[in-house]
Amino acid sequence: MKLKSEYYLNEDVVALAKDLLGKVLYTKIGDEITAGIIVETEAYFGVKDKASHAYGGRRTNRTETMYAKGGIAYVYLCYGMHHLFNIVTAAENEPHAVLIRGIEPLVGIDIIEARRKMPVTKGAIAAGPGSAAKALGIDKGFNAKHLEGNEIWVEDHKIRYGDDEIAASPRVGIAYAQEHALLPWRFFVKGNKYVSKPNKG
DNA sequence: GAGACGATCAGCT
DNA sequence: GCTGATCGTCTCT
Repeated sequence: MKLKSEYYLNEDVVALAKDLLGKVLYTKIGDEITAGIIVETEAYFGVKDKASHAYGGRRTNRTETMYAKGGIAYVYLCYGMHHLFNIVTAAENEPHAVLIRGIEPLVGIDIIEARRKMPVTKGAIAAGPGSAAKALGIDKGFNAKHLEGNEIWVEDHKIRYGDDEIAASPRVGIAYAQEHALLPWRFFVKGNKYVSKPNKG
C-alpha cells in the first residue's frame, strides 16, 4: 500500500511525474489525517532544467534538499504566501523533483474544508500547487521529511488512468526558463475538477 | 545590508 | 482579465 523508498529512486523523473497521477498523498498532523488523489504534477529535470531551482548545479541552503536521495519532501515558500510541495526523486546528487499541483480530496474532507475555508465542491479547494499543499496542511515544516514516515506518505490505491485520460502540457509559471518552458512536462487528469486552470483538459 | 522577484491565489470587474 | 497580498532567498555591495 504505502510506496516503498525504491519507487522514488527512478531516474526518469518525467515518467515518474506521470505515474504519480492516481497515487494518494497522505498527511498526519496531530490527530488529523487528510489525503488526496494526485491529479496534476510537473517534472523538474535536475541540473539540466532551466526551470529548476537546481539548474546548472546550483547548490544553496534552499536547494540542498533536492540533492538528497529520492523519497523526501521539498517544500518552499513562493510569492511570500504559498507553500509548494515537491517529491524529491532519483539518486543522491541528482536533484530531480515532481511538483504536486492538484489533488482530489479523499480523506478528512471536513478538515480540508476548514483549512481552505471553502466547500469541497469547489474545485479551487485543492487545484494549483499552493492550494493543494494548504489543503493537506503542508508548510515549510515538512521540508526534507521522509515520505515513508508517519507524517507524510504516498499510497498506491490501484487507481490507474489510461493514456487517453491523461494530458501532457507545458509547465505553468516558468516563462523565464526560455526553451525549456515549452517542454510537455506537466501531467494532469483530463476533465478533473481539481486540476488548475491553465489548459484544463 | 539592501533590493529584486518568484514553480501563486482569490477576489473583484 | 487584472491586480494586490506578502516574505524567504539570492545576488550584489
